[in-house]
Amino acid sequence: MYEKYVKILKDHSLKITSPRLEILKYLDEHHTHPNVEEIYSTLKKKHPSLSRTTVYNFLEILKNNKVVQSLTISGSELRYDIDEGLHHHFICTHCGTIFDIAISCPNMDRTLQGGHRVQEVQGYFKGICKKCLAKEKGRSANG
Amino acid sequence: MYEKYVKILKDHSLKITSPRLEILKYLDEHHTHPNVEEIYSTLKKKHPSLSRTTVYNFLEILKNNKVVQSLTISGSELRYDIDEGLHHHFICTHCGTIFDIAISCPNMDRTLQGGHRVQEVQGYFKGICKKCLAKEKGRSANG
DNA sequence: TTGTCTGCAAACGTTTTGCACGACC
DNA sequence: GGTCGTGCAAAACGTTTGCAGACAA
Repeated sequence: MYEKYVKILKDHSLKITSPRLEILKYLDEHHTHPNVEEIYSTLKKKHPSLSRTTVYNFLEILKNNKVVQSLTISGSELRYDIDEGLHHHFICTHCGTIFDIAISCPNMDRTLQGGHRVQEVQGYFKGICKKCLAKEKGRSANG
Repeated sequence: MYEKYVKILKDHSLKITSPRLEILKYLDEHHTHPNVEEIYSTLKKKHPSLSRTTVYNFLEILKNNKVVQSLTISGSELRYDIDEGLHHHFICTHCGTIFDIAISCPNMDRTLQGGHRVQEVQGYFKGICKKCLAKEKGRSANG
């Protein structure tokens, strides 16, 4: 059941501990760009000894190992995402959901921009998502 | 001297007060993506009665009126920028400077992405800036 | 056994809130 | 006189730090 996560840890020469396996499992099963609080409070129910510090520490380690990316798209807190290569993010200002956006933009992929060496690219889109658009339409048609 | 800033306030039906004029002047004269603390501590010297709350409040108002944009590119705090249309941002991970990046990306300008209605786009680039690259080259050549 | 991970509590930096005072229409 | 802006202090929020004990290798 946890072999997959054990493998990720081994592949990066990281120690195998139970909180780490749980956090990896959570990230793997919830591609919803969770923040620390969401991960912590969900796992805390099953594993009452878990601490926020551990979540923070381990996410930082995962980031350094390019297993996850971090996002600052919504408000003040960091959100995390299993790293699946270059993609951008859309946040709905109505419902708060964050969607992945797969677009290629030749100008954005360049490793030089204005003479600066680019190592990381993030595109953030904000607006109203498909679902909320549909709901809005429904409301204005009915009322 | 302040006519320009009086005009901005009038154009948006905002009350004209001295802290507001000072904050607008600061933003106009410092296109360095300042955070609240930078604006506050600089203006505080000349206007000791100024409070952080006023800076926060007024920046929020300016944001709602599309006079400034906010950025979350560097660390935890918000940075502000006179709104000059669509452009992206590059932050140097060495020296922390934030540069404007003017690129056009046809795929990013679309107002629909995956069925979602896009109202705002921000591109964040991270890496090493021109200046730091030059310094690095200098060091490795000399040492 | 050694070094690292964990978990708690306290500290930290940024932002928000509650409230009283004052300026302006 | 009522509305709105200001400024102070306190609170809230997300995150980081210091440390003692527990655990993986």
